[in-house]
Amino acid sequence: MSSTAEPAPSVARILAEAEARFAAGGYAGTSLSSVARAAGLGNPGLLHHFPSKAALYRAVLESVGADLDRRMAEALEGVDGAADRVRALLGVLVAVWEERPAALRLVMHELLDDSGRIERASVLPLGGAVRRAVEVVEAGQRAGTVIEGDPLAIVARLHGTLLYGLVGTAVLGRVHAPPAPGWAGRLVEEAMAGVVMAPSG
Amino acid sequence: MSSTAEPAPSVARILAEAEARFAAGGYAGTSLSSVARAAGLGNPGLLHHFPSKAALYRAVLESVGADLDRRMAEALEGVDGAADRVRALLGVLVAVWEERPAALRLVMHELLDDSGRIERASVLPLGGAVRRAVEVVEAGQRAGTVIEGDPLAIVARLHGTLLYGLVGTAVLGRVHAPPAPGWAGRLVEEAMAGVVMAPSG
DNA sequence: CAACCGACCGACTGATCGGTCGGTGCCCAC
DNA sequence: GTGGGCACCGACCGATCAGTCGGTCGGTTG
Repeated sequence: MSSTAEPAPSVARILAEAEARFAAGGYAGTSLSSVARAAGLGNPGLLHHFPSKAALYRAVLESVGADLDRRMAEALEGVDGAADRVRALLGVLVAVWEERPAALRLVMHELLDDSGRIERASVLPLGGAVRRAVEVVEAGQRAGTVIEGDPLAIVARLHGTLLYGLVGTAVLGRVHAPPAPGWAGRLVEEAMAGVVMAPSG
Repeated sequence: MSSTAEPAPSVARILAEAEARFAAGGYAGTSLSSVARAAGLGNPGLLHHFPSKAALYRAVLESVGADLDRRMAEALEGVDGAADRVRALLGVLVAVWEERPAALRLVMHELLDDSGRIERASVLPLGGAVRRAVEVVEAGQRAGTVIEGDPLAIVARLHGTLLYGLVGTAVLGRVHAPPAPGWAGRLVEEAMAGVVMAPSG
């Protein structure tokens, strides 16, 4: 009668392996069987837990989105001031990148890939985190701390700048960890430059 | 007896269609036949000009790389000062994005995808443009205008920041053109902030 | 006119893909 | 002990993939 709140071990293994494989090869470049074998199952064993490849992919995206959303909610708690709130959100991305880099590469794949995004997984599973970021940006605009413009586009620039700064450096430079401790923090400030008028450093 | 310097019309059509399809769906997500049909050919017609799918992909990357390299050489001509030279390189990316957005999405796909990069196409076809950028950064470091650190990592940050600022905004925001005329220029300055100590604006 | 050649096609092959089917072992309730 | 349900497997299916084969067509050359 163990608590069934946490997912079954097989499901957790499948999700972890799927995240890694989808992040490395994208959706089309990852076979269902390779994920199944990596998780110690056969093909039908995987499909017993997830009805289809698209459903598995969506579940992975949802797990990433939920993690992002939860971390962002925590990071925003008790933080006042638009600039610091934006900084807190970007800090979440840095933390996720350091602890779970495959998650962010997966998100970049999803954003970059145009083939059948709507019927496959769409941005919807990430909607919570995106919506939260949009709210923070809008509040900053009302306070005059964030530049004017379409909030979603500004979120995209903030996240995109930071994400590619992190992932792009690692990929192009063939390094898989930030080169220096203060490096990620500088990236955050760079991403904010020109977007957020911070009253202080 | 027309000059045979320019590629045959079929080859040019194939390359253009392949660039668009690979940019939208990535390598694994794009079928050879779809490219062939889009170019008005059958499957063997395409393979008559390119020996394999990997060779076609490599040819597309080479065409993008050559275009980048040529534009960068032109943009650097007669430009002195490390800051302005870096700015010129980033300006090339903006120009390419505005005239040939698929090319940059393709590059991002290539950089993001980890599955079999070496035997498929690798970064080598883009090597000319990357090497040129590295040289500019190194010269800037010797002049004290660019921050210290691994030049390749700095190039990755510069390019990555700008690329994702451009592409990410368009994709996530579902806009396919820069929202405002000055927008791309601001992105260039943002990408340079923290990396290049510009003596002037 | 004949020989030739590059460009291209219809039809096919072997491999791999996502997904289905019937069955098997196992734990738990009764 | 027995019935039922969950987790999973081996075998298989249709579809799609990259790539091959033999042949066709139009233009050029001699």
